Amino acid sequence: MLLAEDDIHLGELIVHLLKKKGVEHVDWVQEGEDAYDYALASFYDVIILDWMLPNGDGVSVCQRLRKNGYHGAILMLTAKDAVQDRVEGLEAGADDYLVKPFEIDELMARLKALSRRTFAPIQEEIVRWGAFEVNRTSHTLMKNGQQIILTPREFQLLDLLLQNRGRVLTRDIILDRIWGYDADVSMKTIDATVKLLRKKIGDEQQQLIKTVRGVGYTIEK
Amino acid sequence: MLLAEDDIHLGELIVHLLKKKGVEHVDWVQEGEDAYDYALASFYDVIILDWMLPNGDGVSVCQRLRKNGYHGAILMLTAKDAVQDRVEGLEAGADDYLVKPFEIDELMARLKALSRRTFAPIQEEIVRWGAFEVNRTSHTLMKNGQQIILTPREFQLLDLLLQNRGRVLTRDIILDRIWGYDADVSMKTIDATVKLLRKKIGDEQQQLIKTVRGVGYTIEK
DNA sequence: TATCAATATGACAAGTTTGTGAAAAAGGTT
DNA sequence: AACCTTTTTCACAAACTTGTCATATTGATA
Repeated sequence: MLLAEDDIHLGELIVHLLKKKGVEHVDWVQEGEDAYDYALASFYDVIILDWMLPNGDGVSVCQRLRKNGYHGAILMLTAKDAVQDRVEGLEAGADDYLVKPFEIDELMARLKALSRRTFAPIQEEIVRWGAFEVNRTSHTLMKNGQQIILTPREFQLLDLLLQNRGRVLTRDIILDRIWGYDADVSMKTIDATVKLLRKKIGDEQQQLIKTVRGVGYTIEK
Repeated sequence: MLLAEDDIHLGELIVHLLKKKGVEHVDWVQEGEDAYDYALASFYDVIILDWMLPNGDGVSVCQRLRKNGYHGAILMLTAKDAVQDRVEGLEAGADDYLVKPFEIDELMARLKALSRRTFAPIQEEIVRWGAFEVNRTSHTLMKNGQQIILTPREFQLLDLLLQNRGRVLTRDIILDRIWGYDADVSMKTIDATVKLLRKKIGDEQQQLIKTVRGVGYTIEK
Protein backbone atom coordinates (compact mmCIF):
# COMPACT_ATOMS: atom_id res chain seq x y z
CA MET A 1 0.00 0.00 0.00
CA LEU A 2 1.23 3.48 -0.81
CA LEU A 3 0.43 6.52 1.27
CA ALA A 4 0.97 9.99 -0.17
CA GLU A 5 0.48 12.53 2.60
CA ASP A 6 2.57 15.60 3.34
CA ASP A 7 1.46 16.16 6.90
CA ILE A 8 4.14 14.42 8.97
CA HIS A 9 1.98 13.78 12.00
CA LEU A 10 -0.98 12.41 10.07
CA GLY A 11 1.32 10.36 7.88
CA GLU A 12 3.06 8.77 10.81
CA LEU A 13 -0.23 8.06 12.48
CA ILE A 14 -1.72 6.39 9.44
CA VAL A 15 1.36 4.29 8.78
CA HIS A 16 1.45 3.22 12.39
CA LEU A 17 -2.21 2.26 12.44
CA LEU A 18 -2.10 0.46 9.14
CA LYS A 19 0.78 -1.68 10.34
CA LYS A 20 -1.00 -2.32 13.58
CA LYS A 21 -4.02 -3.47 11.62
CA GLY A 22 -1.85 -5.97 9.84
CA VAL A 23 -1.19 -4.25 6.53
CA GLU A 24 2.00 -5.95 5.46
CA HIS A 25 3.76 -3.28 3.59
CA VAL A 26 3.23 0.46 3.65
CA ASP A 27 5.35 2.94 1.72
CA TRP A 28 4.97 6.58 2.54
CA VAL A 29 5.86 9.52 0.34
CA GLN A 30 5.27 13.19 0.93
CA GLU A 31 5.23 14.70 -2.54
CA GLY A 32 3.04 14.30 -5.57
CA GLU A 33 5.80 13.39 -7.97
CA ASP A 34 7.16 10.80 -5.58
CA ALA A 35 3.71 9.27 -5.33
CA TYR A 36 3.53 9.05 -9.09
CA ASP A 37 6.98 7.52 -9.45
CA TYR A 38 6.52 5.03 -6.66
CA ALA A 39 3.12 3.96 -7.90
CA LEU A 40 4.36 3.18 -11.37
CA ALA A 41 7.62 1.62 -10.18
CA SER A 42 6.23 -0.80 -7.64
CA PHE A 43 2.97 -2.58 -7.53
CA TYR A 44 0.36 -1.39 -5.05
CA ASP A 45 -3.14 -2.68 -4.48
CA VAL A 46 -4.25 0.58 -2.96
CA ILE A 47 -2.93 4.12 -2.98
CA ILE A 48 -4.07 6.62 -0.37
CA LEU A 49 -3.63 9.98 -1.99
CA ASP A 50 -3.93 13.35 -0.33
CA TRP A 51 -5.78 15.90 -2.43
CA MET A 52 -3.21 18.58 -1.84
CA LEU A 53 0.43 17.67 -2.05
CA PRO A 54 3.53 19.75 -2.64
CA ASN A 55 5.01 19.18 -6.07
CA GLY A 56 2.10 17.67 -7.98
CA ASP A 57 -1.40 17.70 -6.49
CA GLY A 58 -3.46 14.61 -5.84
CA VAL A 59 -5.98 15.05 -8.62
CA SER A 60 -3.40 15.37 -11.35
CA VAL A 61 -1.33 12.51 -9.95
CA CYS A 62 -4.47 10.41 -9.97
CA GLN A 63 -5.31 11.33 -13.54
CA ARG A 64 -1.83 10.59 -14.78
CA LEU A 65 -1.70 7.28 -12.95
CA ARG A 66 -4.89 6.12 -14.61
CA LYS A 67 -3.65 7.33 -17.94
CA ASN A 68 -0.50 5.35 -17.52
CA GLY A 69 -2.10 2.10 -16.66
CA TYR A 70 -2.30 2.00 -12.90
CA HIS A 71 -5.23 -0.26 -12.14
CA GLY A 72 -5.19 -0.57 -8.38
CA ALA A 73 -7.56 1.28 -6.12
CA ILE A 74 -7.11 4.95 -5.28
CA LEU A 75 -8.53 6.53 -2.16
CA MET A 76 -8.37 10.31 -2.00
CA LEU A 77 -8.03 12.23 1.22
CA THR A 78 -9.45 15.69 1.08
CA ALA A 79 -10.28 18.59 3.34
CA LYS A 80 -12.91 19.74 0.87
CA ASP A 81 -16.44 18.54 1.12
CA ALA A 82 -18.05 20.30 -1.79
CA VAL A 83 -19.96 18.04 -4.15
CA GLN A 84 -18.11 19.46 -7.12
CA ASP A 85 -14.76 18.51 -5.62
CA ARG A 86 -15.89 15.02 -4.86
CA VAL A 87 -17.11 14.57 -8.38
CA GLU A 88 -13.83 15.95 -9.68
CA GLY A 89 -11.89 13.42 -7.63
CA LEU A 90 -13.97 10.50 -8.80
CA GLU A 91 -13.82 11.72 -12.38
CA ALA A 92 -10.05 11.86 -12.11
CA GLY A 93 -10.12 8.14 -11.51
CA ALA A 94 -10.27 7.83 -7.73
CA ASP A 95 -12.38 5.00 -6.40
CA ASP A 96 -13.28 6.63 -3.17
CA TYR A 97 -12.56 9.66 -1.06
CA LEU A 98 -12.55 10.49 2.58
CA VAL A 99 -13.07 13.93 4.02
CA LYS A 100 -10.62 15.12 6.67
CA PRO A 101 -10.80 14.98 9.58
CA PHE A 102 -11.85 11.36 9.59
CA GLU A 103 -11.79 8.60 12.11
CA ILE A 104 -9.30 5.86 11.61
CA ASP A 105 -12.06 3.26 11.82
CA GLU A 106 -13.68 4.74 8.82
CA LEU A 107 -10.43 4.74 6.90
CA MET A 108 -9.94 1.09 7.73
CA ALA A 109 -13.49 0.22 6.75
CA ARG A 110 -13.09 1.98 3.43
CA LEU A 111 -9.76 0.35 2.71
CA LYS A 112 -11.27 -3.00 3.43
CA ALA A 113 -14.20 -2.30 1.13
CA LEU A 114 -11.79 -1.13 -1.55
CA SER A 115 -9.51 -4.09 -1.45
CA ARG A 116 -12.48 -6.43 -1.38
CA ARG A 117 -13.60 -4.78 -4.57
CA THR A 118 -10.14 -4.52 -6.02
CA PHE A 119 -9.36 -8.11 -5.54
CA ALA A 120 -10.96 -9.51 -8.69
CA PRO A 121 -9.84 -7.25 -11.51
CA ILE A 122 -6.26 -7.17 -10.40
CA GLN A 123 -3.89 -7.60 -13.28
CA GLU A 124 -1.71 -10.61 -13.67
CA GLU A 125 1.73 -9.68 -12.75
CA ILE A 126 4.44 -11.76 -14.22
CA VAL A 127 8.03 -10.69 -14.08
CA ARG A 128 10.35 -12.37 -16.52
CA TRP A 129 13.97 -12.61 -15.54
CA GLY A 130 16.31 -14.73 -17.61
CA ALA A 131 15.23 -18.34 -17.35
CA PHE A 132 12.85 -17.35 -14.57
CA GLU A 133 9.28 -16.29 -14.42
CA VAL A 134 7.98 -14.81 -11.21
CA ASN A 135 4.23 -14.73 -10.80
CA ARG A 136 3.17 -12.40 -8.06
CA THR A 137 -0.47 -13.43 -8.07
CA SER A 138 0.10 -17.13 -7.87
CA HIS A 139 3.17 -16.68 -5.72
CA THR A 140 5.11 -19.04 -7.89
CA LEU A 141 8.50 -19.11 -9.46
CA MET A 142 9.23 -21.05 -12.63
CA LYS A 143 12.63 -21.84 -14.02
CA ASN A 144 12.53 -23.16 -17.58
CA GLY A 145 8.97 -24.29 -17.01
CA GLN A 146 9.82 -26.06 -13.77
CA GLN A 147 8.21 -24.81 -10.63
CA ILE A 148 10.40 -23.83 -7.72
CA ILE A 149 8.67 -23.61 -4.39
CA LEU A 150 9.77 -20.69 -2.27
CA THR A 151 8.91 -19.97 1.34
CA PRO A 152 7.18 -16.66 2.04
CA ARG A 153 10.41 -15.01 3.16
CA GLU A 154 12.30 -16.23 0.16
CA PHE A 155 9.58 -15.02 -2.14
CA GLN A 156 9.46 -11.62 -0.49
CA LEU A 157 13.18 -11.25 -0.83
CA LEU A 158 13.26 -12.24 -4.47
CA ASP A 159 10.34 -10.01 -5.19
CA LEU A 160 11.97 -7.07 -3.49
CA LEU A 161 15.25 -7.53 -5.30
CA LEU A 162 13.47 -7.94 -8.60
CA GLN A 163 11.36 -4.85 -8.03
CA ASN A 164 14.56 -2.97 -7.61
CA ARG A 165 16.64 -4.50 -10.32
CA GLY A 166 19.81 -2.56 -10.98
CA ARG A 167 19.70 -0.97 -7.58
CA VAL A 168 21.70 -2.18 -4.61
CA LEU A 169 19.53 -2.77 -1.57
CA THR A 170 21.22 -2.20 1.75
CA ARG A 171 20.54 -4.55 4.60
CA ASP A 172 18.74 -1.74 6.36
CA ILE A 173 16.31 -1.35 3.54
CA ILE A 174 15.78 -5.06 3.12
CA LEU A 175 15.11 -5.43 6.81
CA ASP A 176 12.72 -2.54 6.70
CA ARG A 177 10.79 -3.75 3.72
CA ILE A 178 10.56 -7.41 4.58
CA TRP A 179 10.70 -7.63 8.33
CA GLY A 180 9.39 -4.15 9.06
CA TYR A 181 11.06 -1.20 10.68
CA ASP A 182 10.45 -2.49 14.16
CA ALA A 183 11.51 -6.06 13.54
CA ASP A 184 13.58 -7.71 16.16
CA VAL A 185 15.89 -9.84 14.08
CA SER A 186 19.59 -9.66 13.44
CA MET A 187 21.12 -8.67 10.14
CA LYS A 188 22.47 -12.17 9.83
CA THR A 189 18.97 -13.34 9.13
CA ILE A 190 19.09 -11.56 5.82
CA ASP A 191 22.30 -13.29 4.82
CA ALA A 192 20.76 -16.59 5.78
CA THR A 193 17.67 -15.94 3.69
CA VAL A 194 19.80 -14.87 0.75
CA LYS A 195 21.68 -18.12 1.12
CA LEU A 196 18.49 -20.18 1.07
CA LEU A 197 17.12 -18.29 -1.90
CA ARG A 198 20.34 -18.67 -3.84
CA LYS A 199 20.30 -22.37 -3.22
CA LYS A 200 16.72 -22.75 -4.39
CA ILE A 201 17.21 -20.86 -7.61
CA GLY A 202 20.51 -22.60 -8.27
CA ASP A 203 22.69 -19.58 -7.83
CA GLU A 204 25.58 -20.98 -5.84
CA GLN A 205 27.96 -18.98 -7.99
CA GLN A 206 26.18 -15.76 -7.08
CA GLN A 207 25.69 -14.86 -10.69
CA LEU A 208 22.08 -13.88 -10.22
CA ILE A 209 21.95 -12.34 -6.80
CA LYS A 210 25.14 -10.40 -6.30
CA THR A 211 26.71 -9.39 -3.04
CA VAL A 212 27.94 -5.83 -2.96
CA ARG A 213 30.47 -5.95 -0.21
CA GLY A 214 29.92 -3.38 2.48
CA VAL A 215 26.62 -2.31 0.98
CA GLY A 216 24.08 -5.03 0.40
CA TYR A 217 22.61 -7.23 -2.32
CA THR A 218 21.40 -6.66 -5.83
CA ILE A 219 20.01 -8.25 -8.95
CA GLU A 220 21.59 -6.57 -11.93
CA LYS A 221 19.63 -5.07 -14.76
CA MET B 1 -28.77 -2.48 -11.98
CA LEU B 2 -31.12 -2.85 -9.04
CA LEU B 3 -32.56 0.06 -7.11
CA ALA B 4 -34.14 -0.50 -3.70
CA GLU B 5 -35.80 2.70 -2.59
CA ASP B 6 -39.16 3.16 -0.92
CA ASP B 7 -39.64 6.84 -1.65
CA ILE B 8 -41.71 6.88 -4.80
CA HIS B 9 -40.60 10.28 -5.99
CA LEU B 10 -36.92 9.69 -5.43
CA GLY B 11 -37.17 6.23 -6.93
CA GLU B 12 -38.83 7.48 -10.07
CA LEU B 13 -36.33 10.27 -10.35
CA ILE B 14 -33.35 7.98 -10.06
CA VAL B 15 -34.76 5.44 -12.51
CA HIS B 16 -35.51 8.22 -14.93
CA LEU B 17 -32.05 9.73 -14.67
CA LEU B 18 -30.29 6.40 -14.90
CA LYS B 19 -32.16 5.57 -18.08
CA LYS B 20 -31.41 8.98 -19.44
CA LYS B 21 -27.74 8.42 -18.73
CA GLY B 22 -27.85 5.25 -20.75
CA VAL B 23 -28.14 2.56 -18.12
CA GLU B 24 -29.86 -0.18 -20.07
CA HIS B 25 -31.64 -2.13 -17.46
CA VAL B 26 -32.87 -0.85 -14.12
CA ASP B 27 -35.07 -2.84 -11.77
CA TRP B 28 -36.72 -0.99 -8.96
CA VAL B 29 -38.09 -2.53 -5.79
CA GLN B 30 -39.50 -0.81 -2.74
CA GLU B 31 -39.05 -3.32 0.02
CA GLY B 32 -36.05 -4.93 1.67
CA GLU B 33 -37.14 -8.50 1.12
CA ASP B 34 -37.82 -7.83 -2.53
CA ALA B 35 -34.36 -6.37 -2.91
CA TYR B 36 -32.90 -9.48 -1.38
CA ASP B 37 -34.90 -11.85 -3.57
CA TYR B 38 -34.27 -9.94 -6.78
CA ALA B 39 -30.56 -9.66 -6.12
CA LEU B 40 -30.09 -13.35 -5.61
CA ALA B 41 -32.37 -14.29 -8.46
CA SER B 42 -30.62 -12.36 -11.21
CA PHE B 43 -27.18 -10.97 -11.60
CA TYR B 44 -26.68 -7.27 -11.02
CA ASP B 45 -23.41 -5.38 -11.35
CA VAL B 46 -24.54 -2.78 -8.88
CA ILE B 47 -27.27 -2.52 -6.31
CA ILE B 48 -28.35 0.85 -4.97
CA LEU B 49 -29.74 0.16 -1.56
CA ASP B 50 -31.57 2.57 0.66
CA TRP B 51 -30.55 2.35 4.29
CA MET B 52 -34.11 2.35 5.54
CA LEU B 53 -36.61 0.18 3.78
CA PRO B 54 -39.92 -1.29 4.85
CA ASN B 55 -39.81 -5.01 5.40
CA GLY B 56 -36.05 -5.60 5.84
CA ASP B 57 -33.69 -2.66 6.28
CA GLY B 58 -30.78 -1.96 3.98
CA VAL B 59 -28.02 -2.96 6.36
CA SER B 60 -29.42 -6.38 7.06
CA VAL B 61 -30.24 -6.97 3.39
CA CYS B 62 -26.68 -6.04 2.57
CA GLN B 63 -25.29 -8.36 5.18
CA ARG B 64 -27.42 -11.26 4.04
CA LEU B 65 -26.57 -10.67 0.41
CA ARG B 66 -22.86 -10.85 1.13
CA LYS B 67 -23.34 -13.91 3.25
CA ASN B 68 -25.16 -15.62 0.45
CA GLY B 69 -22.64 -14.99 -2.20
CA TYR B 70 -23.62 -11.76 -3.89
CA HIS B 71 -20.36 -10.30 -5.14
CA GLY B 72 -21.44 -7.29 -7.13
CA ALA B 73 -21.14 -3.74 -5.88
CA ILE B 74 -23.49 -2.27 -3.31
CA LEU B 75 -24.04 1.45 -2.92
CA MET B 76 -25.97 2.49 0.17
CA LEU B 77 -28.17 5.54 0.31
CA THR B 78 -28.53 7.01 3.74
CA ALA B 79 -29.91 10.03 5.47
CA LYS B 80 -27.49 9.50 8.31
CA ASP B 81 -24.10 11.09 8.23
CA ALA B 82 -22.59 9.94 11.50
CA VAL B 83 -19.23 8.24 11.19
CA GLN B 84 -20.50 5.25 13.11
CA ASP B 85 -23.33 4.72 10.66
CA ARG B 86 -21.03 4.96 7.70
CA VAL B 87 -18.71 2.43 9.22
CA GLU B 88 -21.64 0.17 9.95
CA GLY B 89 -22.73 0.30 6.34
CA LEU B 90 -19.30 -0.50 5.01
CA GLU B 91 -18.84 -3.21 7.57
CA ALA B 92 -22.10 -4.74 6.45
CA GLY B 93 -20.48 -5.22 3.08
CA ALA B 94 -21.42 -2.09 1.18
CA ASP B 95 -18.79 -0.73 -1.16
CA ASP B 96 -19.81 2.85 -0.93
CA TYR B 97 -22.49 5.10 0.47
CA LEU B 98 -24.04 8.38 -0.38
CA VAL B 99 -25.68 10.73 2.07
CA LYS B 100 -29.11 12.14 1.20
CA PRO B 101 -29.83 14.61 -0.14
CA PHE B 102 -27.28 14.18 -2.89
CA GLU B 103 -26.85 15.56 -6.34
CA ILE B 104 -27.49 13.25 -9.21
CA ASP B 105 -24.07 14.04 -10.64
CA GLU B 106 -22.44 12.64 -7.61
CA LEU B 107 -24.53 9.51 -7.77
CA MET B 108 -23.52 9.01 -11.38
CA ALA B 109 -19.85 9.61 -10.59
CA ARG B 110 -19.95 7.08 -7.80
CA LEU B 111 -21.77 4.50 -9.88
CA LYS B 112 -19.20 4.96 -12.58
CA ALA B 113 -16.37 4.48 -10.11
CA LEU B 114 -18.08 1.41 -8.71
CA SER B 115 -18.68 -0.32 -11.97
CA ARG B 116 -15.15 0.43 -13.10
CA ARG B 117 -13.99 -1.38 -10.04
CA THR B 118 -16.54 -4.14 -10.18
CA PHE B 119 -16.02 -5.13 -13.74
CA ALA B 120 -15.57 -8.84 -13.62
CA PRO B 121 -15.30 -11.50 -16.26
CA ILE B 122 -18.62 -12.98 -17.29
CA GLN B 123 -19.44 -16.03 -15.29
CA GLU B 124 -19.75 -19.25 -17.18
CA GLU B 125 -22.56 -21.47 -16.12
CA ILE B 126 -20.68 -24.67 -16.76
CA VAL B 127 -17.01 -24.82 -16.00
CA ARG B 128 -14.97 -27.70 -17.31
CA TRP B 129 -11.91 -28.65 -15.34
CA GLY B 130 -10.03 -31.78 -16.22
CA ALA B 131 -12.29 -34.75 -15.62
CA PHE B 132 -14.75 -32.47 -13.85
CA GLU B 133 -17.70 -30.47 -14.92
CA VAL B 134 -19.06 -27.89 -12.54
CA ASN B 135 -22.54 -26.56 -13.03
CA ARG B 136 -22.88 -23.29 -11.22
CA THR B 137 -26.63 -23.01 -11.55
CA SER B 138 -27.61 -26.46 -10.43
CA HIS B 139 -24.71 -26.56 -8.01
CA THR B 140 -23.65 -29.97 -9.16
CA LEU B 141 -20.33 -31.53 -9.88
CA MET B 142 -19.69 -34.36 -12.34
CA LYS B 143 -16.55 -36.43 -12.61
CA ASN B 144 -16.34 -38.53 -15.75
CA GLY B 145 -20.12 -38.45 -16.00
CA GLN B 146 -20.58 -39.51 -12.40
CA GLN B 147 -22.21 -37.07 -10.07
CA ILE B 148 -20.44 -36.05 -6.91
CA ILE B 149 -22.65 -34.52 -4.28
CA LEU B 150 -21.12 -31.55 -2.54
CA THR B 151 -22.44 -29.70 0.46
CA PRO B 152 -23.07 -25.97 0.01
CA ARG B 153 -19.83 -24.99 1.72
CA GLU B 154 -17.83 -27.43 -0.33
CA PHE B 155 -19.41 -26.16 -3.50
CA GLN B 156 -18.77 -22.54 -2.62
CA LEU B 157 -15.16 -23.28 -1.94
CA LEU B 158 -14.64 -25.20 -5.15
CA ASP B 159 -16.42 -22.49 -7.10
CA LEU B 160 -14.34 -19.75 -5.54
CA LEU B 161 -11.09 -21.55 -6.25
CA LEU B 162 -12.18 -22.33 -9.78
CA GLN B 163 -13.20 -18.73 -10.42
CA ASN B 164 -9.71 -17.75 -9.46
CA ARG B 165 -7.72 -20.43 -11.15
CA GLY B 166 -4.05 -19.63 -11.25
CA ARG B 167 -4.29 -17.29 -8.33
CA VAL B 168 -3.56 -18.13 -4.74
CA LEU B 169 -6.43 -17.31 -2.42
CA THR B 170 -5.40 -16.38 1.07
CA ARG B 171 -7.39 -17.64 4.00
CA ASP B 172 -8.49 -14.08 4.68
CA ILE B 173 -10.01 -13.75 1.28
CA ILE B 174 -11.62 -17.17 1.37
CA LEU B 175 -13.15 -16.39 4.73
CA ASP B 176 -14.38 -13.06 3.47
CA ARG B 177 -15.91 -14.43 0.31
CA ILE B 178 -17.49 -17.58 1.68
CA TRP B 179 -18.24 -16.92 5.30
CA GLY B 180 -18.53 -13.16 5.03
CA TYR B 181 -16.55 -10.26 6.41
CA ASP B 182 -17.95 -10.66 9.91
CA ALA B 183 -17.98 -14.41 10.16
CA ASP B 184 -17.30 -15.76 13.54
CA VAL B 185 -15.47 -18.91 12.58
CA SER B 186 -11.85 -19.89 12.98
CA MET B 187 -9.40 -20.22 10.12
CA LYS B 188 -9.29 -23.92 10.83
CA THR B 189 -12.76 -24.18 9.39
CA ILE B 190 -11.27 -23.43 6.01
CA ASP B 191 -8.70 -26.16 6.33
CA ALA B 192 -11.41 -28.55 7.38
CA THR B 193 -13.58 -27.66 4.41
CA VAL B 194 -10.62 -28.05 2.08
CA LYS B 195 -10.04 -31.44 3.58
CA LEU B 196 -13.63 -32.50 3.00
CA LEU B 197 -13.64 -31.18 -0.53
CA ARG B 198 -10.38 -32.89 -1.37
CA LYS B 199 -11.75 -36.15 -0.14
CA LYS B 200 -14.92 -35.89 -2.19
CA ILE B 201 -13.17 -35.09 -5.42
CA GLY B 202 -10.57 -37.74 -4.79
CA ASP B 203 -7.68 -35.39 -4.32
CA GLU B 204 -5.92 -36.92 -1.36
CA GLN B 205 -2.61 -36.29 -3.08
CA GLN B 206 -3.36 -32.59 -3.34
CA GLN B 207 -2.78 -32.60 -7.05
CA LEU B 208 -5.88 -30.59 -7.82
CA ILE B 209 -6.21 -28.22 -4.89
CA LYS B 210 -2.76 -27.13 -3.92
CA THR B 211 -1.65 -25.71 -0.62
CA VAL B 212 0.66 -22.75 -0.90
CA ARG B 213 2.30 -22.77 2.46
CA GLY B 214 2.16 -19.51 4.30
CA VAL B 215 -0.19 -18.06 1.72
CA GLY B 216 -3.34 -20.04 1.04
CA TYR B 217 -4.88 -22.45 -1.45
CA THR B 218 -5.07 -22.55 -5.21
CA ILE B 219 -6.20 -24.46 -8.25
CA GLU B 220 -3.59 -24.13 -10.91
CA LYS B 221 -4.29 -22.90 -14.38
C1' DT C 1 51.25 -11.85 2.67
C1' DA C 2 49.09 -11.06 7.01
C1' DT C 3 45.21 -9.21 9.01
C1' DC C 4 40.63 -8.05 9.76
C1' DA C 5 36.00 -7.25 8.82
C1' DA C 6 32.35 -8.80 5.95
C1' DT C 7 29.97 -12.55 4.14
C1' DA C 8 28.87 -17.60 3.44
C1' DT C 9 27.62 -21.90 5.22
C1' DG C 10 25.40 -25.62 7.59
C1' DA C 11 23.34 -27.38 11.74
C1' DC C 12 20.01 -26.72 15.14
C1' DA C 13 16.12 -25.36 18.06
C1' DA C 14 12.05 -22.92 18.38
C1' DG C 15 8.21 -21.49 16.29
C1' DT C 16 4.50 -21.80 12.62
C1' DT C 17 1.55 -23.68 9.57
C1' DT C 18 -1.09 -27.35 7.83
C1' DG C 19 -3.18 -32.10 7.95
C1' DT C 20 -6.15 -35.31 10.25
C1' DG C 21 -9.74 -37.67 12.65
C1' DA C 22 -12.97 -37.50 16.18
C1' DA C 23 -16.37 -35.22 18.46
C1' DA C 24 -19.38 -31.47 19.39
C1' DA C 25 -22.66 -28.14 17.68
C1' DA C 26 -26.05 -26.54 14.59
C1' DG C 27 -29.82 -27.20 11.31
C1' DG C 28 -33.36 -29.60 8.93
C1' DT C 29 -36.74 -33.36 8.34
C1' DT C 30 -39.73 -36.79 9.52
C1' DA D 1 -38.22 -36.01 19.91
C1' DA D 2 -35.29 -38.83 17.16
C1' DC D 3 -32.64 -38.91 13.26
C1' DC D 4 -29.79 -37.33 9.77
C1' DT D 5 -26.59 -34.26 7.43
C1' DT D 6 -23.64 -30.45 7.52
C1' DT D 7 -20.65 -27.40 9.77
C1' DT D 8 -17.37 -26.18 13.13
C1' DT D 9 -14.09 -26.94 16.74
C1' DC D 10 -10.40 -29.14 18.92
C1' DA D 11 -6.19 -31.61 19.98
C1' DC D 12 -2.46 -33.65 18.33
C1' DA D 13 0.79 -34.97 14.64
C1' DA D 14 3.49 -33.96 10.82
C1' DA D 15 5.75 -30.98 7.88
C1' DC D 16 7.93 -26.99 7.11
C1' DT D 17 10.05 -22.17 8.21
C1' DT D 18 12.71 -19.17 10.45
C1' DG D 19 16.29 -17.01 13.09
C1' DT D 20 20.61 -17.79 15.53
C1' DC D 21 24.97 -19.35 16.20
C1' DA D 22 29.54 -21.24 15.51
C1' DT D 23 32.68 -21.74 12.13
C1' DA D 24 34.60 -21.29 7.44
C1' DT D 25 35.62 -18.51 3.64
C1' DT D 26 36.35 -14.44 1.11
C1' DG D 27 38.00 -9.93 -0.21
C1' DA D 28 40.01 -5.53 0.79
C1' DT D 29 43.78 -3.22 2.60
C1' DA D 30 48.00 -2.20 4.63
